[in-house]
Amino acid sequence: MKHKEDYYKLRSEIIKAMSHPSRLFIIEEISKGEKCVCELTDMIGADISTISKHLSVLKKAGIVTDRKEGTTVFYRLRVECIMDFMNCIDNVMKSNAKTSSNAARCCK
Amino acid sequence: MKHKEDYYKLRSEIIKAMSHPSRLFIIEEISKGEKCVCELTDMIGADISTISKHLSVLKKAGIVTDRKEGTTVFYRLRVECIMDFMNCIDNVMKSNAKTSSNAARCCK
DNA sequence: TTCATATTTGGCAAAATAGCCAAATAGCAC
DNA sequence: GTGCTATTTGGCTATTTTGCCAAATATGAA
Repeated sequence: MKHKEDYYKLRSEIIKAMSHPSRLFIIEEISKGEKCVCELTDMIGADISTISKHLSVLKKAGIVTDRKEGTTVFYRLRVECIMDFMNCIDNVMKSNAKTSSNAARCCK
Repeated sequence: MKHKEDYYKLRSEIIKAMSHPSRLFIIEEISKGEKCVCELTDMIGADISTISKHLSVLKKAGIVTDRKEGTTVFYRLRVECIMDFMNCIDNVMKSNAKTSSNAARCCK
């Protein structure tokens, strides 16, 4: 590691921001078009403060950005490649499904 | 969410497995060619049990797979697209660097 | 100004994660 | 069998993350 330590730290912070079911849902939803906090809250069904905090995690990581219209805040993706990213994750999942041993261990 | 809940949970488990600096380092290293636990341990400089646990997290998620040769265990990537994935993360980082406000908030 | 709505922030308790040490396991040589 | 090396597992504490509630903030309408 050594000199590259910070680099891996930064990378991992961005990835960590995506590693939550609700935040993945948010990423997928806003990839289709910007959504406000209340819309996402309705869809996910958690407390609005929880959703707001998830959004701030994504924003801090640079994954989403926001836009205010009156009292409503709309969020949208900031970097497009994020969705290709998800295709790769799905490849891992498909691969896990094929390998029953991994599927059993990982996808319980 | 509702019916797709499990899907996001599975995805997030795979992504979470990658969201650690040492595990990212491991992924990058073994993408160049398989490495044994002891080699990775030397490179990272943590306890060998810590590295072993990181590897088991990656294995459980289906990101890496292993091969035993005598007492030595070699790990390698299981799905190739993982490295393209990292290019996207780097795009987010570049984007963060450009936007000073985000850079300040995210990359302290 | 007050009121109402949308969102964020602070604080807390519960749950999950990380990393170390020690002990267990596996494989090979003798 | 014993001894040696490589790796994994168990257990423990410290740290981080999560999600709720309550309070604060922001904006617009009356």
